[in-house]
Amino acid sequence: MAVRSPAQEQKRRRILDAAVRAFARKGYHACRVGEIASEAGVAYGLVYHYFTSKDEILETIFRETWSQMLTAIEAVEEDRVPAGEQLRKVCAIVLRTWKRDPNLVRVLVREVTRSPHIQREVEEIEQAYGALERIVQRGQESGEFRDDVQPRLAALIVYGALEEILTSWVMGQLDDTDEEVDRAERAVVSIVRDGLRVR
Amino acid sequence: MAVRSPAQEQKRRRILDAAVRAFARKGYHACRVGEIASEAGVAYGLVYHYFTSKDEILETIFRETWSQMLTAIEAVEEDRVPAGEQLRKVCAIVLRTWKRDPNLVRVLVREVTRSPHIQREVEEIEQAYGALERIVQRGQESGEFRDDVQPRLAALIVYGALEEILTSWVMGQLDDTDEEVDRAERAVVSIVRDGLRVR
Amino acid sequence: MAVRSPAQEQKRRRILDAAVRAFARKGYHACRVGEIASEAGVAYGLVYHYFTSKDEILETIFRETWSQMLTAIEAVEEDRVPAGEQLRKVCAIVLRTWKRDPNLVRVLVREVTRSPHIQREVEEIEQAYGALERIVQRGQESGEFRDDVQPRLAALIVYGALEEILTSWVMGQLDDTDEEVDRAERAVVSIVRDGLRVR
Amino acid sequence: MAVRSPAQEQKRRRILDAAVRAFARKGYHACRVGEIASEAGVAYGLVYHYFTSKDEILETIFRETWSQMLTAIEAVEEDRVPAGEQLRKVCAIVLRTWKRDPNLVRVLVREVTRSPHIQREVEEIEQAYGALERIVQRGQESGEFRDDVQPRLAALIVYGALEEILTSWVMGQLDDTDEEVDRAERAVVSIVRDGLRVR
DNA sequence: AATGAATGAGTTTTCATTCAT
DNA sequence: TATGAATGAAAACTCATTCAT
Repeated sequence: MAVRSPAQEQKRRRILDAAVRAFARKGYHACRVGEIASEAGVAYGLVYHYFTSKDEILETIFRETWSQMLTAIEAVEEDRVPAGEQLRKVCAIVLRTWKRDPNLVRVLVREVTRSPHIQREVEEIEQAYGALERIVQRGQESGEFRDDVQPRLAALIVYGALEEILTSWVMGQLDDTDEEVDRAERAVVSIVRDGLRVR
Repeated sequence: MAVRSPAQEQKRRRILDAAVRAFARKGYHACRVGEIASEAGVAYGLVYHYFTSKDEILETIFRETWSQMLTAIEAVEEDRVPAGEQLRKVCAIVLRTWKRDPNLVRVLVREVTRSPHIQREVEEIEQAYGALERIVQRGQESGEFRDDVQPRLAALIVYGALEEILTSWVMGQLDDTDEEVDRAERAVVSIVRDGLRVR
Repeated sequence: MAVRSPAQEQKRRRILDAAVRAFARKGYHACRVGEIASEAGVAYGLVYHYFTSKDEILETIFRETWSQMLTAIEAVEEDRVPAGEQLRKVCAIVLRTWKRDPNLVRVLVREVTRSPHIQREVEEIEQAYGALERIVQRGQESGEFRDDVQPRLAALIVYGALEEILTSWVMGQLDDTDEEVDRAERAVVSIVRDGLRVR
Repeated sequence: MAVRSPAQEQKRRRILDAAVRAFARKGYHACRVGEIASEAGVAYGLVYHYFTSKDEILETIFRETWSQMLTAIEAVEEDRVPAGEQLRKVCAIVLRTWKRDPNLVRVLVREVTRSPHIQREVEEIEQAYGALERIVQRGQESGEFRDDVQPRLAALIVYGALEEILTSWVMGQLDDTDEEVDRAERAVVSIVRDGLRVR
């Protein structure tokens, strides 16, 4: 399966992209395989030529997206900048993904993060937590961050905040103009970094 | 429907509680109506005597729990304590619910965001956001909180953080001993209130 | 599952009998589950209420029929008659089943050998062989039959002969009037018996 | 189709032989066209270049094998030996085929003899019956065999016996060492012959 | 109120066959 | 001749919901 002609790869992508749109529109469960096929403009059976099941499609979407995001996040760790700045960059990566491909994020947020499939993927999510955890830890070691908060909890809090904002966008409860995206990024970063309290 | 004998009410509860356990165990979609019935120790058909659909059961669980939590959160608003302290109390309410009924939280966390039903419930979730939003706003007005962050975004961030921690407990990725619950509460509150940065 | 109300049992039978007719008409593979249902005059889904799969239906037909035939054959063993006469009775039982329920035999004959399921049922076939084997063996011990032929081979030969005749009837290549059934019985018995009989 | 280069003919054979192995392994229905192709080491589509359908492959296997066996059996008729000896030779031909190509026999026994395809082939099977029938008939005419048994029934009984023994070997319920094959041949022949023979 | 058998529309998946290259 | 991607018509099975008792 590793070896695929460019034409094959292209068609596989087409199906995957169509699935993202279809899942985003109706939700994974409500979305029929036939809709993915017609959205992709291919025959019903071809979906099963490239994927073994509807489930595998969702899983693939998750895995491919996630590993992409992970690469970006782990690149931030390499940056020679203060922990606070690294933290900001991570937030930017996550929130900007929304603007780049809202459908994708919609699927990720709605279907993947809380689904039973995920039990299998936990490891991959774990890596994202790990990266942020290490950033916080280094910030603590360098004296930039207070050290009375477990890095793991800090990581959870940051990701939770980001996910909630994404969800709000997904649900249409919050504006997602460029300006608003900026504002959201600043809000998360400044709250987490500096807190709400006036100094 | 409004008039129910105590015996009826009791059986209804039994079905509802059974549903919470069953949904928690396998997820809403994977859980069959028959499993709810046998978990409750009642006949298959009886489930449909008390509820019009499987959907309605989830909705009921959601609504009843949520309104309970909402009442508790809104009570906090009445408290004549600083905004920071109100914020702490809200966190405590949410996180303590986990210890009281983990299955319930599991269902809420896992199913609510993806369910299309939820769109209808958004209003109720909205109220919870609203409460927290007002707390933040009052904190800003009283000069206790900085005012360069939109209250709505602050509310999102807090709930997101709490939800992520709950999810971690649900997924078994994070300890949930009493001590850990305390620690988590403190982490959320102190980060949100004071930020990570050393002052 | 062992406990079934008479009404249930009756409906189960109805489905089973309908399946025999439907399988006989078109063959197991070509027969659709829907045809069984409508042949039985029940809803599609009810078939699955009583049986877990189309496969299980065939298996059940096979098992139930076979155990019935087995009981009859084993009863012959109890008879205090010469081995040659016991052998005749066994042939009569097998061949008369055709007259009683041709559809049933048609299904048995056509599907049994190819079904992979049957591997599991081999045990039951084995018992039938065993009975005939013991009859031959006792015939040899009593000096009625020659003893230079393995009882197991003799049993195979008898059943093979019977099955081929049944198949011929099924395929319509051989008349199956009462008279012809008699003639076939006599042919098998006299060929096999006189061949085995010590001169 | 009649004109085929040696190279083509060879590839056709390769597919046919692969099909025999594949059908023998999993049964005709459970065997996928792709398995035949990969077993033969050719591309999927090539199977359809040489055969119009999966069905035709089975049919071809049957026809080619059968005509070979038929030729051998009909050659026996020419032999100037007693009917009893001719009968023995026919049994030997059928049973020895097993040793030569068990997979082939497995397919013939499992798929062909009882399948719906066969209706079309009945004529060819008929010829085999015919040959044995004539042998018996001549034996009766020459006074070697008793004449109170219809030759057709005798032929059915012989083939049935042989087929059952083959099936037992296929199912692994009976040893098929060379010695056992000899023994089986002798058992069939002596039971059938001595039974038929005038005393 | 309580039971669980009955219903059947809806879905995924399979796979023989075709066809463009 | 050779390849294997593309097609889409089937078919088994599921399961929420209904309903007779």
